[in-house]
Formats: sequence, structure tokens, C-alpha cells
Amino acid sequence: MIKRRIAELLTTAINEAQSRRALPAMSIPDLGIDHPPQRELGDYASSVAMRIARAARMNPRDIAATIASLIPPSREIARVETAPPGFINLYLDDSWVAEQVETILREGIGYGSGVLPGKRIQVEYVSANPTGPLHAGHGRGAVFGDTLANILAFAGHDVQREYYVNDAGAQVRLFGATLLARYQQALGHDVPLPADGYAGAYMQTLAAEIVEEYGDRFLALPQDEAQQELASIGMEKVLAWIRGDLHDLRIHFDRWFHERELFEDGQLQEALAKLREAGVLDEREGALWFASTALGEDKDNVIIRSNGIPTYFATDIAYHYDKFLRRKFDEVIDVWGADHHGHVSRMKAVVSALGIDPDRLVVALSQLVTLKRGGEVVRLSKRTGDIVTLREVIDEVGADACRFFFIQRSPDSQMDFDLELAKEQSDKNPVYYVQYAHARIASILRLAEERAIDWSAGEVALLRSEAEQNLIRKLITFPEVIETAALNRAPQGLPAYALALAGEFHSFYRVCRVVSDDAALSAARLKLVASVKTVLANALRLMGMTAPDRMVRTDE
RNA sequence: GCCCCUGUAGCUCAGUGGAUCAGAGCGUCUGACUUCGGAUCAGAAGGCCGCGGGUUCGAGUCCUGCCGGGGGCGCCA
Repeated sequence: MIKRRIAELLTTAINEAQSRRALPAMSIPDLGIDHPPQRELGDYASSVAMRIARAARMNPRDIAATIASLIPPSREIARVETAPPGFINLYLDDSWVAEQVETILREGIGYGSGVLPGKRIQVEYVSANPTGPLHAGHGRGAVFGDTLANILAFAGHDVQREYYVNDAGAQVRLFGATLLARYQQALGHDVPLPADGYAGAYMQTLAAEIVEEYGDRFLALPQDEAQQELASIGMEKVLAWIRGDLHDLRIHFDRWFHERELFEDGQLQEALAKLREAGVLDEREGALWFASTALGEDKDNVIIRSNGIPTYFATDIAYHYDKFLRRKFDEVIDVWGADHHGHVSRMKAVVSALGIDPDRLVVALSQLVTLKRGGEVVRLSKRTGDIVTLREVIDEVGADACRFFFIQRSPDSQMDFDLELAKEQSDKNPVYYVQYAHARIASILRLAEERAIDWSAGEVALLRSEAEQNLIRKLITFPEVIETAALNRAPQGLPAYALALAGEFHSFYRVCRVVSDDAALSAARLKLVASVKTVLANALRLMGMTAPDRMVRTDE
């Protein structure tokens, strides 16, 4: 990665300056390497001189000049300049830039990968209760988690994707009770729904399906037994829906971890033993508490109720014990809905009390999605039954647009998603802008093939015009984009990059004829567009989107 | 009351403490192919980055106080 190379060169220069006593001996902070706001100021710039000026008791301009003069000559850098108030500007060498086309073609789908040392990272996402269909908000977390996992894996980590299936606990009993009522109703019995039951119409769908497949056999069972059986059957059906939705969003998990596994294998007991050892448990009022006030939390939390039944918090303790101490992940990323944020600090406190560095647990909260239809806000509530399901969103706007829209926004911001708008403006949809660039290149390559042009010996050194150079310079920042997105756990850098690259290509396309009478130049440019296609495809693949070779308008 | 997220162009939103940093897309307005895909390109208009202090050589970015929006504070999950 060229950015790393530049860091090496700067470090070499700084060390040299220090050994010549042109700079005082001191530790050097982050070199502050970035892209200048304008092309004229170079391809990369470092603000290190200003960062160390105070400690060095020197004028930043002088420091910059000293460092710049000691940067060793290299193939990558054509020249170095300084600019007030102390920037060091580096200009890439055009020939070296042109050669990068060959690098990209050689590395292909691996270009940009492996930029970080691998850790074992688990990303747990979606994890919606199997008591109802996924809604749009789940979709956001799903796409965020999945794309993040893609990026982390591509960057070089060993990533495991997991869905936590909440198939034990109070909501299951309520689900079963509701389903039984619906089942009885479907068979002509006039029974009321339980208070706070699941009101969604899908419960009737489930009941009807069960009547269809099993007949009235559950009527004869004792109520408890009937509820249990129905809950189990119903959850399997809901899980099948969920899997179907996720499949259509191209999301696949390595493991579906069931809550009940935590009770079958003693994780909770072991975790509690550890916590007891750490002295953070407290028994009072017949219940077992996590004494988190002593750890700086604003209140204690019940782990085991006075009736002996563990809380949701208890299972999460056991679950994280399992993640860290049994499965030994270096890092665990939990993607939760924003409504769980109150749970974050006590979960971290637990992890810490288990003897694990709490920074190894990263909780990403995905904020609310306000779904709109023609400007009208649609409320998302599982209870009212008036929900827009993820299924509807996928069917309306398609998986590609759905994914692109969700990851374009930082998970920290609430977002509006207007289905009508997304549908109406599908032509103007940014997703098509990127895909169109890819399809356009595919078309050019088809033309070359039709004309039997062999461009394998193309001489990339011919790629020296401004449009060509700009395009390649954009290409070679791809590995940096991956690194930044992976380090910051911020996938939204990827769609932004894809748009910028597509834009650079479209501009290039206007100015530079690819297949022309000039055979040598044609061959070079075919290599260039092929490399653009490679990088676009890499970006789209990481975003979980298709990279079409042809696009057909269907709306005209 | 306490905690978390948030406030940037008419709209939806990007912006690791760096320089023309006021950005993109949509919307509005002007232009552009007899050759590779016009789902394109070139350009214009549009802004006290919610408000006030502070830290810094440098603040949309960090701290703090207000104001506005959303969410959370159960022996629910």
C-alpha cells in the first residue's frame, strides 16, 4: 500500500534528521498522512512537522524543510515540496502510477486484501427473536453487520458470522400462548388473545398453516403442552422466513447459535462462578444481582430472579462468556438495535469482571430507520402488526439498492427510507451509477473481443494523460479505503469510494476513447479499464451487491 | 431527572484535529455525442456546519453550557 510506503520514507527521513541532530531526539507521533484537498498540492501530505513543532521547539516550516530534504529518492515519489504552515507534500511519479494498473490486474479479486494482521473476530448481527418477521430496522443492522464482516475478512481477519437465536425465555411462552389462541380461533373457537400477545397478522398466517399441516390435534393437548409444541413449530416457520429474507439480501451465517445451548452446557454456571470469584455478585431479596453500582454503573441488575428463572441479562452473560472464554475470539462485535443501548455499559462491565479487556467487545448500535411511503411515515412496531417487513422492502427496491442505501449511512444516524422515492427514482439511484460504470466497461471489453483485439501486451506506460492518471490514482487508494473501513468499523467508506471511482471512470470515458485506431494506446487503455472493472467489482462484492456486465432498463 | 445517538444546501446524508474544509446525490437552471452503453459528461445557483463559550499553531470534527429531534432507563427481551 502506497500510504505505508510513504510512512516508511518519512520515518527514514525523520530518523536521519535525528541522527544528524537536525531534529531533537523524541518520539514521533502519528505522521498525519492524508490526501491534500487539491491535486496541485500533491498526492499525499504529512502534517507531522506541525505535530512535533511544539515539543521540538522549532518552527514547523523548518522541520518540514529538513524532513523533506532527507526523504530518500524512490521510484514512487517524483518530488517533495513543503507548504505553509508546515505541510510536507509528496507527488507520486506518473510512471510508477501507471505501473499500478499491472499490479491491480495481477492481484485481481485479491487487490486491496490482507492489509491488516489477522485477528479472530466474531460479528454477531440481526439476532432478531424468532417470534415475527424481520422489519426494515433489522435490515439495516443485517446489512451493516454483513458488510462489516465482509470488509474485516477481506482486510485479513479471521471472521465468524453468527446469529443468536433467542429461543428460550418469556417471549417464547407468550409467542406460544398467542399462537395457541390464533390456532383455536382458526378452528372456530372464540378465544381471546393473551394480553400483550403478538398482534401481527402473521400470527394468523402461522396458525392457518399449522391447521393445514397438523389438523386439530393440538386442541386435545393440555394447554401448556400445546403452547410449547406450537411455539416450537411456529418459531421454526418464522426462522425459515428470516433465513429466506436474509438469503435474498445475500446474507449467510456461519453459525446459528441457539440460546438453549447456553443451558445445556453449563456456560452460565461457569460464568457466574467467575463473577462470584471477582466479587461482583450479590444475593438479596431472594434474587442474584450483578453488583454493578460498585463498578460505576447507575444501578445493579438482576441475573437470577427470585423465582429461580434467569433473566435475559443472565443469558447474555453466559453467551459472552462462551464467546470470549470458550471460543476465544480476540474481538467480538455485537450489532444491536439502538433500543438496546442501555445494555451496553453493563455488558462491558461483565466482560471486564470476567477478566477480559472490555475493548475487545465492540458494540455497534444501529439507529432507527424511519420508513416512509410517499412521504408518509410508517411506524415500526411488532406489537401493532402495522409493520413494513424487510420482505416488502426487498421486493420493492431490490437487494442491491437495499444494501447500498443501508450501508451508505453511518449506523449512528437515524435515517429516512422512502420506498416510493427509492422506487420512482430507480434510474437516479446511486447504485445504478456504480453498476453502470461496471457494465459500461464490460461492454467495452466485449467490443475488444468482437474485434479480436489482443491487449495482453498493452504498455501501461502510455497512460500519462491527466484523465488516465487521475483514474489510476483513485484506483490505488482502494486498499486505504479497506484499511480505514476495517479499523473504524465503518463500512460507509465503501459506497462513497465506489461512487467516486465510478465518477472518475465516467469522466475518463468522456475524454479518452478506449478502442481506437491507435493500437498501442487501445491496448494500454483496455488494461486500464479492466483494472477499473476489477476494483469496482471488488467494492461491489464487499458491499454484497451484484456487478452486472449488462444492464437493461425495465421501467420504460 | 439520568444515560446514549443526533442537529451540515430546499430534501436525504458524507465528512480518521489539518491547508480552498463548506461536500455528494436528489431537486432546480445552462450546456454537450453522425465513433466504445446518454442510467453519461461539463458547468451554475443554493450554507452564521443548531446557538454561546473554551482547548489548539489549526475546530464541522475535541471539551463545556444552552436549544431542538430520536431512543433508553423492568425480577421484559
